[in-house]
Amino acid sequence: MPKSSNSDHKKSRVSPPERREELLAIAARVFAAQGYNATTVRKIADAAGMLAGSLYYHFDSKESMLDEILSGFLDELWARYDAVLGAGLGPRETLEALVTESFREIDRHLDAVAIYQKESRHLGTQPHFAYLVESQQKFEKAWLGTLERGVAAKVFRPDLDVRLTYRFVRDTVWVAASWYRPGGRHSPEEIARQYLSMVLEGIALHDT
Amino acid sequence: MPKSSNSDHKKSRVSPPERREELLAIAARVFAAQGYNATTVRKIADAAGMLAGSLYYHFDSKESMLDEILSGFLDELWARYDAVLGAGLGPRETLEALVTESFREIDRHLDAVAIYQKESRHLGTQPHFAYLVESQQKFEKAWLGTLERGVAAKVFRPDLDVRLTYRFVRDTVWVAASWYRPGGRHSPEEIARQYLSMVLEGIALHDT
DNA sequence: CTCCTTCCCTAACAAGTGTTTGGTAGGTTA
DNA sequence: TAACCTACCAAACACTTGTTAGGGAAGGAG
Repeated sequence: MPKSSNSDHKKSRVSPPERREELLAIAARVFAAQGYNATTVRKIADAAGMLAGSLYYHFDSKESMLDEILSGFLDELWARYDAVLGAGLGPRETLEALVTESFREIDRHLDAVAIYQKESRHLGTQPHFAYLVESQQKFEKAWLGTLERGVAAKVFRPDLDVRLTYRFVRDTVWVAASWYRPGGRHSPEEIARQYLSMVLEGIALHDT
Repeated sequence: MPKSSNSDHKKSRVSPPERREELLAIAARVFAAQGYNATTVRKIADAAGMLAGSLYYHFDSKESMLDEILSGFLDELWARYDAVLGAGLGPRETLEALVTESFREIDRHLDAVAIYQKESRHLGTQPHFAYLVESQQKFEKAWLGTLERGVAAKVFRPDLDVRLTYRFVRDTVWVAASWYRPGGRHSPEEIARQYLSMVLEGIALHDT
């Protein structure tokens, strides 16, 4: 029997999924805390209670760990985004749903989001991480489309630069990963509500 | 005459200021593009058209370059912030002025801001960069104070978590450094105007 | 001309990097 | 018991890292 007939095209699964996930979570925590480049495989191994070389029983390389963390995060994110985008909601409801899903994703995959935030820009130049750029373009398309639909439907202000608004909304959501801590005072849904209230209604007090 | 009587407590100025600034700007560009840890001194030297060792005629270490870039940026930022905070403006005008000054600072010190954004968190743990943490605390105090003043004066909404609002406003401003390019379509002041409009009035269309 | 300073180069250093190779304790299967 | 597989260790590998020491070309000062 030649090799394994596992046709998985990117991951050479060499150990049971449970242990992999465990080690990936540990690696993600260290990557997020120290930055990818500043993280040595020995630090990851320390955090996992083993020696550096032993990691290579489970993974091909340090980069493949990062790859698996990021692509796993993006896969799950897009599954939820696609569900929202395909639900036939109005522009405002779409925006609200996207923001809420984003905060939920931050809650679930905090480390991965933090890593994505810090490293995606200069990783995108590397050909192996081209999917980061693709994802970002798809991202922009989804948000920009929603905003433009909203302007056309007269639910969003027409006097704002749409591209600027897109970056504004996108950033306000995702930078939350830099300070958000799961299990804190606010649930992801509560934070999403307040963020949406600020973004949609503004923080100024109006006499209405 | 013993050494130079220059009582500068942190920088051992060993070369004329002009050349230093030039090299620091180059280093900042590379740091911002690739990340501090991923940037080798040889890459900086390449960009400057010299060899790695030659950098050490001008600077004590790679870390001292980063230090000089960040502290120079923060010094200038706080000079302008302090001017705004001491001007006796109302809360809304203070917020507008702070945001505008922030975008101007992004325009002038783009690379330094980008580096600060990416590295300040895990640099803050290092004792040598304790001033980053101090600055961030001073930062929070200034913004939180302004927001609370505004709520008390009934110019900002009272139903929002102030700390959440602070992070919201802070982040929306500074992450702009990740996409802003000087000399583009929008001036810093124009971007500040639109950001303030979004933050204060919201992006939803109201029938007023 | 000589002396000295400025600014860079050449060449190397030790420490740390990701990764590989071979081994091995312990459990499962036959 | 014997063969085998899993998950790790021990030790080294080639390479890159930040940094240093000594030298030398260019140019101004005396």
